[in-house]
Amino acid sequence: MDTLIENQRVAVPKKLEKMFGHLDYKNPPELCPVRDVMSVASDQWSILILLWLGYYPVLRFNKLKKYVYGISNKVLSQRLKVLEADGYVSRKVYAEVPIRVEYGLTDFGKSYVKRLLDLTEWMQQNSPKVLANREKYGLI
Amino acid sequence: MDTLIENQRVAVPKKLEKMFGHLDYKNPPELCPVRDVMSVASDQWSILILLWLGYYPVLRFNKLKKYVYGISNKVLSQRLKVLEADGYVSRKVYAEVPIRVEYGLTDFGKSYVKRLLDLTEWMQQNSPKVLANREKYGLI
DNA sequence: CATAATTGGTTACTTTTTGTAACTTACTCT
DNA sequence: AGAGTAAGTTACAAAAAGTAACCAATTATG
Repeated sequence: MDTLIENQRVAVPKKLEKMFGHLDYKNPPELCPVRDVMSVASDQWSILILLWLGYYPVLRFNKLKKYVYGISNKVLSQRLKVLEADGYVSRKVYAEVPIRVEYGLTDFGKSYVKRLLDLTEWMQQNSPKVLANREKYGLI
Repeated sequence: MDTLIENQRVAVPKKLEKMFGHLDYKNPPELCPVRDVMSVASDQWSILILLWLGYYPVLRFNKLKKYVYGISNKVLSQRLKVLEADGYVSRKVYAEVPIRVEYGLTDFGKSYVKRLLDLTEWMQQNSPKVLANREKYGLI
């Protein structure tokens, strides 16, 4: 695939081809499904929610809120809806009193969380380097 | 490690132990370096910038802006500064006229981009499922 | 018996972050 | 002379996120 950039034809790598197929600047970014999916799946709060649901089979709203330290009701509620709509998270309501709502991962969600754990493992190992870099940079 | 949640001791998995060591709600989230690192490294625009720099050895500001479709000068500039401070990106200025500034990945940045490519590969393969889920959800 | 607490959120309002578009400086090309 | 280029910056508008109060129903506490 070639893409028109600044009136020059530029080769796009196979791996990125589908990912950034909208590269031609006549196409709007909405045409790139990966960016669309990514905007939900690699959101800061979404990642934390998914990781915790990956460890505990089910979690209720208020418990999840305590694990995902610092999240507000509003954002937690909103992210859970979107994660459910995208197929990562399941939501079960029990008609008890007071009401009980259990959140968990779907199989699809579990397969994604595997990848997330790889990523966070890297971050865990490398965060000292980043913090050291940041400090060095600040001194210059 | 145990962590105090709702006055109950809850076991925290080894893998998440360091990652969410601030879980005790008396500690502020700033004490978790992984969340700190993640807030830069898994930011939407940062990911796109890093992926493109992963493919092209060097890119200049305006070219990068065309690849990272939809990004504004302001955000591109800001993200590049942060990515540089955290050690992912190198910035070289050539005192030509007009000025030339080349951005590239550091070795550290390259090691991270490998992980990012795994993640985006998953998204590339699974985005149809997500979009299908989303549509189904909308109909219910 | 009244008050407080619990559940899973929602709502109105404020603050922070983004997006938009114009502008900069110093030179080159037409 | 006027437009174009480079790599950004800046002021202002729009969108997203944080804050805190509130909901209804019921149970536990004093």
